[in-house]
Amino acid sequence: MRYWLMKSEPGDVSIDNLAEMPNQTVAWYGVRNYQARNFMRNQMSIDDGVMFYHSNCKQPGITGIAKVSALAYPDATQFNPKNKYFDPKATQEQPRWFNVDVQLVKKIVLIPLDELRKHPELTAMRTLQRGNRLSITPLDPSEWNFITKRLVKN
DNA sequence: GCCAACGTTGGC
DNA sequence: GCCAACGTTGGC
Repeated sequence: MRYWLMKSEPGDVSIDNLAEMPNQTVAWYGVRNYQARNFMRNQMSIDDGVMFYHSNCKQPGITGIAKVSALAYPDATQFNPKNKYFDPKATQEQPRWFNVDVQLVKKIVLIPLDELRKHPELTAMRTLQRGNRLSITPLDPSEWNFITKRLVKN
């Protein structure tokens, strides 16, 4: 069992969008970074814990708890020429990009980025490091526990 | 909308 | 396989 922080732009898929999806589940499509892809493809398991993070928006921060509900499978958007995530180098036989499914566990009161930065327990968090741009990063169990026990207020 | 940081591309 | 140019990310 592992823990992850996964960023989404609310203008793309917000926590409220997720809550309205069938089964409150979304395919984590559009990841076009090999490191992030590898996390999904090689390391994620069913029921891994996910912090749903809003990025590139007015109030960046953790906005929900979710979980991995399907193992990685080829990202459908790579095959669709009309999709902005289309990848001409990907084929059905040799897909390049994969995604897991993520299911909402619960929405929470937003934990803002600057709040996360205040806690010494979280200073090692990958997302908080200068220059980090990875949209999917592992969370240490101690970080997960600190956030869920100390910072989450339903 | 700016821009620093980082990843990818492609010519050589 | 180097590296300059370019594109993207994401906080501010």
